[in-house]
Amino acid sequence: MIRTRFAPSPTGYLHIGGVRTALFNWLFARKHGGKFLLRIDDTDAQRNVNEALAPILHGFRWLGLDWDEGPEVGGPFGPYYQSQRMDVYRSAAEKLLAAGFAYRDFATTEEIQAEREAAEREKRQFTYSRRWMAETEADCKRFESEGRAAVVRLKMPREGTLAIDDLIRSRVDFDWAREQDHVIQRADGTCLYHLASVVDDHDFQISHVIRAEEHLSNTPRQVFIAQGLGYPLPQYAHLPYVAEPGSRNKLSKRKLDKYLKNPDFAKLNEHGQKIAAAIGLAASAETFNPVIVDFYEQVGYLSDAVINYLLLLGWSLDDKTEDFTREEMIAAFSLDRVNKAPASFDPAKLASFQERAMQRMPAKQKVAFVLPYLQRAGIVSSPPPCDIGPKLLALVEAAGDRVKIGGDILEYADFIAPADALDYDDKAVQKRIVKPPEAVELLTKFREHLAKVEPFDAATLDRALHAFVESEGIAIGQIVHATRVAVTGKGVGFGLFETLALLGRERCLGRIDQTLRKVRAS
RNA sequence: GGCCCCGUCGUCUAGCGGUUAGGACACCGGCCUUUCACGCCGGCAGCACGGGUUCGAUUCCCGUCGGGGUCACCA
Repeated sequence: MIRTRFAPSPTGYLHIGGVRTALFNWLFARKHGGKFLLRIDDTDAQRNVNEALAPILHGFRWLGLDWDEGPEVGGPFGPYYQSQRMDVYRSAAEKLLAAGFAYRDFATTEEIQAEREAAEREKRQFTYSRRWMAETEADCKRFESEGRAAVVRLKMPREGTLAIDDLIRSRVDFDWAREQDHVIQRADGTCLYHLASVVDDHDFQISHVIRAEEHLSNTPRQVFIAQGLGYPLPQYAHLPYVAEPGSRNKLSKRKLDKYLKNPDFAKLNEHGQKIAAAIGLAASAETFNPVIVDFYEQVGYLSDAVINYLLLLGWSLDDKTEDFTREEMIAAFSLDRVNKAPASFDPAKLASFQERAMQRMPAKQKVAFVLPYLQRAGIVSSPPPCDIGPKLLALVEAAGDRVKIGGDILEYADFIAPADALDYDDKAVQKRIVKPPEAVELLTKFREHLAKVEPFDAATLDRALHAFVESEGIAIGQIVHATRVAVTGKGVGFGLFETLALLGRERCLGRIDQTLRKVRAS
């Protein structure tokens, strides 16, 4: 039975790199009919775990990465919170102690630090002297009488090598002598990550530990723990990490300022911030930025696009396939096609997956997708008025591919809740109405035609305008642009006939009049 | 700095001894068109370097260089 896990620590947000790791775990489990579980690494948690975990679980649900065991869903090996398994780790530490694979250490932090600094000064590798190691009851008594408290350290081998068979990197060798006697249990009795992780992976029967490369150098000590405890080793697969846009550094939330200097990243962020502001989202950079998955959900990315993009960050099927449904990616996924080199996160490529995903979405579905943005921006009431359906459908159809992410609909809110005063693009007004000598006259004439067009729909308007062009003996461009600017204030937008129909006769006439007055006055 | 990992267009990648080094995103042209967007066509652009091995190296080996990860009583 294949069993994989993703082990987030409750930090309050879901990191994009973490999702990629989780995705590969999920895919591997699904592909082999195994189980994917979520384990909460909260050994160090000072905060409210549930509160910090909620956004993470929410992110998983949004992405469609369902877990078979873990928080909220439970499972046969629960609880899946490390903070609730401290006694298990403690007895593992006892076992290690009894077997001589660990020892109680009474050194103070300062003493260890002094040894470390001495080694550094002498330019040699730091290896703990084990001077305060207590292996007998008498030793313990003696140290305790000095007022010292003990932590538990691993008694690492000081010679020999360890070969790790990694599913992605194949064989990796380590010298035991380079390893430190890591602390696995604090003086207060709480246990640390490495011990907890190994014990959990064993107890939860994890068959494949698929995690980011930064854990590769932790693996020897984990192997040591596992072997000391008599556990069979899981298969390891160390994934390349997700790198910063345009660089090879590991993507990190803390370096946001730096990423913002990348034009594509900055553009994505700015776009998102604008939408967030419009829908009244309290968006501090801490909780809302393109490194955090929630950002994409909030601004209207499709989870399929995000997943598809992430899939290809470090994995590929062949030389051409890029679009995968969930079923296809599950069927196609394999660890041996995972790349070794880090892959940098490219917002522009993500955007192209998003565009394609939006293009595949039927208009009716798009209406439902886009509606909440209008509601949150206060443009459409909740519950929505009953005639909103057809109106929105017409808008979505007219907008076509211009709505690339959900929040983009707000750009066109004017068609749903028209503003009283037009926001004019003065350059467009100059170019299309003021400058062409005949524009005002033509616009005035065409306005009278518009007043009579019946019905006021796109097809009829199309015919009416062409008839007008013919009777006036003008080029179509002479009236189309002027009209668009007159009714929208802008030089660019939807097809003219859709625009007119969307606005309705009264509004079109009113706006043309308004524009004409403005132009004549100046 | 020690240890470990990695190195094909700007970016994501295909390639597993013989290819005009392929695709995608981005970018640049053009077409379509009432603008924008879409779409279509075309273009630019890469094997880090040096030694081997071999009839032949992007591909295998070694070295150099470069990039990165990691060195906690964090996870």
